[in-house]
Amino acid sequence: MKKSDDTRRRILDAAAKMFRRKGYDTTTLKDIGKIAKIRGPAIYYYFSSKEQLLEEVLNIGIDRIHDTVEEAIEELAADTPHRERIELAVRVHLATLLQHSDYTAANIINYNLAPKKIRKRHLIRREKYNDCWRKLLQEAQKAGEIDARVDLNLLRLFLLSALFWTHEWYRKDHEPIAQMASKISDMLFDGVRGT
Amino acid sequence: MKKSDDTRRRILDAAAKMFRRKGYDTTTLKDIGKIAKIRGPAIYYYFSSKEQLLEEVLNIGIDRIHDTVEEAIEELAADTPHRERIELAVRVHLATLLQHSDYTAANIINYNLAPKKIRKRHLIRREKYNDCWRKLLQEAQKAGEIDARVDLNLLRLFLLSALFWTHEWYRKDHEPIAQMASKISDMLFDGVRGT
DNA sequence: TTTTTTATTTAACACTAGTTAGATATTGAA
DNA sequence: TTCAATATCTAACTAGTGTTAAATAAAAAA
Repeated sequence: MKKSDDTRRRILDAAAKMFRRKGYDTTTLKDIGKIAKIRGPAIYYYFSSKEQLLEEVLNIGIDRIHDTVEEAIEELAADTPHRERIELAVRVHLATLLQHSDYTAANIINYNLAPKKIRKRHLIRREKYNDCWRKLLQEAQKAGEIDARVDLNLLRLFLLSALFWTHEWYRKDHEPIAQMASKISDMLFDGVRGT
Repeated sequence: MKKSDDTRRRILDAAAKMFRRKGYDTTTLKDIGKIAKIRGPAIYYYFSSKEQLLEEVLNIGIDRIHDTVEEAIEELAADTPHRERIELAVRVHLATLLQHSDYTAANIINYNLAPKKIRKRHLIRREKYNDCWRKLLQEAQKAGEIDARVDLNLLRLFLLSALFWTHEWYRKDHEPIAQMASKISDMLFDGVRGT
């Protein structure tokens, strides 16, 4: 029972890594097995199909970034300025996506090409994460830290799009993530306009 | 010779449409043939492999958005403010990606999962399009319309990321693209900060 | 130790999809 | 109309992959 759980985890980790690197379709169960130190068909002892494996990877990917971001924010003092909250959310989001979670990166890469059934079931989770950001921005606007005229829906979509897409161009040798997050937050709040 | 060119184009169009909808791997040559009104193997009269077909679709995808954006900007009067130039670029970029070009959307969806060889050859084109934006932003900064302290590299990556990712969430029933572009440009230049 | 349950392996199946070969039709020129 | 080039089709090949079945090894329970 212990050993078994460990193998299951190894398979998931391997799948996340491969799905991130090569995508779901071109990744073979043999590939996954190789990393998990197991033969391909043994995967069926733990998962009923390749698709189910994908679904679990996708779910973990969103849950992980969602939990991490939400926990980070909740740890802040109640009177923390909203601008600071948002900058923190940006930083934690980027750190998770770019450094800590193959699952989250695999999610981004594979979600829109995943089978419709899976996408539909998965949507609930994505919406929950979106709600987390909706709340963040709404409270900031209510407090007057975001201008009342700003279209929050567009702002959220715009910001999250940019954040998710970073995995396309971010490389390990880029500037530190905390610094990136700070610059992004400044651009967003203060604008880039010259004097 | 005339008929032949037409078929070739039909195949490319069909491939772009399917690659956009289902992704490269899950799209079959039969699928493409069906839309192009031709049987699968006939494709080999025009293309040497499925991969070559992908490569052409990717290339057209970038060339099209690049040409469209560049032409739109060049048509502006020489004394047009840079903020206006950038807003136009945003608008044209979005219109091409979301409304006019299956090729461009197919490019975004399939590029990072494409075979390494293809990605490598394709990179030149992507860089050229990036250069177009680099120039746009640099000139704006030189003219003082973008603050001198702004990290242009990050700004460009951030902005293009957000623009490319729109195809993930934009639906036909969203607000008009010109309006979106205007809001995005305003947020970016003026910031979202409250008074 | 023996026996049963859990875990993993090897072998085989079924099916799909890219590709090739050869036959056939269509078109354009002589 | 006839002949050659162009264009497209059908049939077949090959290779790979998700999946299942049956055999075997490892671990746990008796």
